[in-house]
Amino acid sequence: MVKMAKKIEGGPPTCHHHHMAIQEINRAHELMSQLHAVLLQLFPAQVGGDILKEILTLTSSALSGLQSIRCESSGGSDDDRRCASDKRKSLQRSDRPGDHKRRRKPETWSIVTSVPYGDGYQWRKYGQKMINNAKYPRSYYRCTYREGQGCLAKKTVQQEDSCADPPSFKVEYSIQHTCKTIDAVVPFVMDSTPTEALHHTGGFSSEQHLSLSSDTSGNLIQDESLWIYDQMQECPPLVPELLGKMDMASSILSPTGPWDWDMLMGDDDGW
DNA sequence: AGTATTTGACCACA
DNA sequence: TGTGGTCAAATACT
Repeated sequence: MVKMAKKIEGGPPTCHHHHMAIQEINRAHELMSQLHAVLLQLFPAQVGGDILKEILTLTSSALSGLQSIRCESSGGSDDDRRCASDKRKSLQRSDRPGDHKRRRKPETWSIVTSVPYGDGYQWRKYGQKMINNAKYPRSYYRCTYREGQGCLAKKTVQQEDSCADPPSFKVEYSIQHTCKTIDAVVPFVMDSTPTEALHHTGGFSSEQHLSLSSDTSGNLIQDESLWIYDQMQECPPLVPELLGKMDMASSILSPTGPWDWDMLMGDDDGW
């Protein structure tokens, strides 16, 4: 935590440092989530829950702050170059007179995560496409409340080519949510799988990964995302069908869906 | 029946 | 002309 504060206050961060800071906070968040899971198992009653909750909130907040910082560096690492390239592309495409509205590239921000689903919003998939030089297809999502609330938020999810264990996905968001469907959700991890990363992106989105999920009537089921995780252990990892499963899990986990925190956490706040 | 996903076609851009 | 993003009809799911 101290380390992360230093990273933030140390002048304009390079993309590399920026990325590293986010990763480290993610790791811290992940470990705390695991600790919370362990505590829940050992002491179903509330033990240190408030403290953990506060820590998780703080890390989420720190991530939000980091994500809101634009990468400015053109340094030497791949990440640096990628950030610089993205920015260049963004500048080239923006403010082009006569550019079709539909093609105008809005500001985007991206994360790399092993859990591309369940970021606290409800998404509807509207397309999938094979991308050049990529092993896996890119999926296109827009906010479910596009019609109802005119929310234009979008994201794309693409599994990275590397045979990581579990696989990592690049999730690129564009256009902030304007829908009013959730408040900030403090995400946490219920199982002890080591690879869930949490990224707050710009302070309005969060990754969630829960081994517990629920069916459409709100009953908790426990094996779906575990099954997904099991599938993720294999390489080559995810087929589109599996991504579909993960999308389903995302919907299930959505705060606007049947998810019932009270049921999960008990009668009191459960932390 | 209503809703979500899939997938081929279309469009804009480089 | 190739590529990436989106549309929309068909299909699957609940």
